[in-house]
Amino acid sequence: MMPPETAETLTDVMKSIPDDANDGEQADPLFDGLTEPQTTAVQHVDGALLVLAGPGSGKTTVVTRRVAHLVQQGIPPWQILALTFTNKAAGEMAERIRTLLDERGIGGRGLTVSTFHSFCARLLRRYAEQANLSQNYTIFDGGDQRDAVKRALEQCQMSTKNWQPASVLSHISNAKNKLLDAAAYTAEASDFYSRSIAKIFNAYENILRESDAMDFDDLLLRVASLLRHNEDVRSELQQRFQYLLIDEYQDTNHAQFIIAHTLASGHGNICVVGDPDQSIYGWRGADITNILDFEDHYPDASILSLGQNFRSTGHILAAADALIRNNRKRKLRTLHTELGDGEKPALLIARDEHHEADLITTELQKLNTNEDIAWKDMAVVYRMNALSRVLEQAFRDAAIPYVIARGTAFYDRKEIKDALGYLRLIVNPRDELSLRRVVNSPTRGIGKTSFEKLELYAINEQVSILEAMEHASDIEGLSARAANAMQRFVKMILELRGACVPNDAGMFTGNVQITLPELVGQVIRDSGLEAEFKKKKTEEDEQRVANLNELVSAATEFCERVRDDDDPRDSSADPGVSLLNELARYLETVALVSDSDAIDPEKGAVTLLTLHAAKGLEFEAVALAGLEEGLLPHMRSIGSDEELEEERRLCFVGITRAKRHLLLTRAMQRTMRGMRERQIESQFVRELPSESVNTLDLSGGHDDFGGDDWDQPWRRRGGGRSGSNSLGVAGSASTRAGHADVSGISIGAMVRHPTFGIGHVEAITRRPAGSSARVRFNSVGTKTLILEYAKLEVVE
DNA sequence: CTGGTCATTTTTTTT
DNA sequence: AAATGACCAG
Repeated sequence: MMPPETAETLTDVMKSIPDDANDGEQADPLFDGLTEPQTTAVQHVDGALLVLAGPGSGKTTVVTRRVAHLVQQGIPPWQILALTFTNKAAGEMAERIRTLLDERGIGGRGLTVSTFHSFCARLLRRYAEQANLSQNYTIFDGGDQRDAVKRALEQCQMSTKNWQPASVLSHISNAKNKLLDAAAYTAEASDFYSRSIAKIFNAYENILRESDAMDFDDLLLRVASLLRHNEDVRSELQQRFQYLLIDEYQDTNHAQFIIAHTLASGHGNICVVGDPDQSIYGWRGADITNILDFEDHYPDASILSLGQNFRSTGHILAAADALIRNNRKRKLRTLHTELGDGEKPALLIARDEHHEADLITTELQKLNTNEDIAWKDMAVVYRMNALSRVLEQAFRDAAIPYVIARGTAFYDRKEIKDALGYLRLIVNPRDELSLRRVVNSPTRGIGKTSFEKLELYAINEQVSILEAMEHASDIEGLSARAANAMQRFVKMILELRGACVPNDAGMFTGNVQITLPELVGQVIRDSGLEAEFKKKKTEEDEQRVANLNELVSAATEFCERVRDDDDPRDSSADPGVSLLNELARYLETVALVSDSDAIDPEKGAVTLLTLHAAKGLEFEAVALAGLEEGLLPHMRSIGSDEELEEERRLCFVGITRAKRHLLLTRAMQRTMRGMRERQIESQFVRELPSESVNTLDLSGGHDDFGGDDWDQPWRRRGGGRSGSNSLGVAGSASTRAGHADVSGISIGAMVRHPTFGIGHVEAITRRPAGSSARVRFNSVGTKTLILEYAKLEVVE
């Protein structure tokens, strides 16, 4: 990497501001109302820049103005690449930059603002040949990945009992994020556990290759390796993207790090923005050292810290600050606000989750009536989606408008998945997962046994399953009925594909080139999906038909949007190829939608969302529900300091979403997956400064477990202290029966954990509130586990 | 082959 | 509570 000509250290920048500042620029509204470090960031043009942007520090303003400034300086927009993590963030950033440029009468055409994943997906289509890929590959979403792992396990003759798909998948994902492919992982695998994972990994990769499919991680991995191995592509992209901007840099993983730094390696013009205190994606491979070590990667980098918070009032910020100070692995930093003390956050203690939801709706109702705060300026945040159900009910009962941020919800519906399955199969006839999904849905007489015969034939004859279906009448032992159904099925798929791609004579099915929404409509009709749901008259089925129609509308919308902001560089000449391309691109955007994409500030409704989805957003009033041990921090993180600190950051993110009103809630007991459990106050609550939080115990002081006395001799009855740390602390759900098996675990014992596998017990701490054990696992190292939660099995 | 019932299992966050 | 999987009668 070449040090930029105008190398600036932090002190140089600081010194240079007064006299170096261009007078004309200072007059530009682009610099209006900015603090000194903000101005410096906006002015920065060449070289590396790290912006440490605390919550509410005006990060988006700085970033968008900086890009506008670059263009104003005469840098062609198409040389600028801005990468974000969600479509929502990308869309917002693009929109705000466009507005700034429009105001100045500058064109912004060709500017790339995209998520990492969709940027990579596009590159892989454009450079499919160089990447040794087909152009019409399928992107496997989370569900597809799970199915693929299950099939891989089947092929390896391993049981999903001992090898949980989710756990296997996270190992594979972690490997890919470190740029290890199946071969590299296998080479590194030495112990039994990782060798087993390697075996599944290889089978999984085979399935993906045969299906012409890629998972989310592949998108990054393949681009990283394309950049590494193909010099032409690398230099072409380095040439094109002269200025890089990466948002939420604390959440980048190693693959993303490599992609960004390869692109920047020629010119070194890389600006990264982030906040280590808001790093909440460690579990999916985000590497916080990327941001912490940025100075090491770019010794000449300028570093700016945006510490002033323009969002929250004093007590809210004080609570957030006090909380995050408990993280030990952290650069000390102080947050300050000039918005005054404001209102103190309130902590309400509820009896159970229903009571908690009622308290929240009541409080929000008050804010709406008394303070005139609009519904859309309020949010309820929580650790797990499972908590949204009860809240939703309470909002319905209270007649308060609400929206749940679940961008994927629509595409998770059965009928939509089916319709998309057909579409995927049209684009990519090798997509076996989709084929399996739709081949008998709606039912057309191709059941399990017939399909197995078909598969066998396909393997023996070395043809794809779809090809085998064409020859169904040749398959021995297949009923004529099934063979017939198969041939009809394959004919339908080929005809639909023929509507997208001209045949040898240059003709389309039906002789006319149709549009994407027309194709979607045809799929819904030809597949029999529509008829399937139209014949029954239940409300549910009517809804399904409506959803299918909605899918046609979504396709229409997609086409309109693409036409608007299409980069002329990407357009393909052949109109026949382009419907297929368009479909492929549509399926790509569908695969990459995220929950936060669904957040629509225009809707006059309270937003319900997870803490993860809340990052980057702000609301006048925020309720943070479920401040209980096991929930926040989540059960699975207790026992690992690193994960516990990430949970604390998550709580920090939640608190700092609030501008003026913050409501914290917890319940004394909560029903989860059908079991009522007594809940303990979150340790994070104790870390909040009492002078900044008003605690109010509304649980009624009693702690009854449904009138049932149980056998809890330690429990004090009646007259419990109000406020925090009351009865709940002693009354953990721990010593209940059912966890009795703990006795067999002793130091030195060999145990099996559902996720971590086999390990040896190194130490045991026995406590009435819950005993814990330190276990050294063969695969993942040492973990401290709470015995009552960890389903440890003694292995003889 | 289909469509029902019954039993078992599940414990997070997401591109 | 809900979702998956196994099993069985038509």
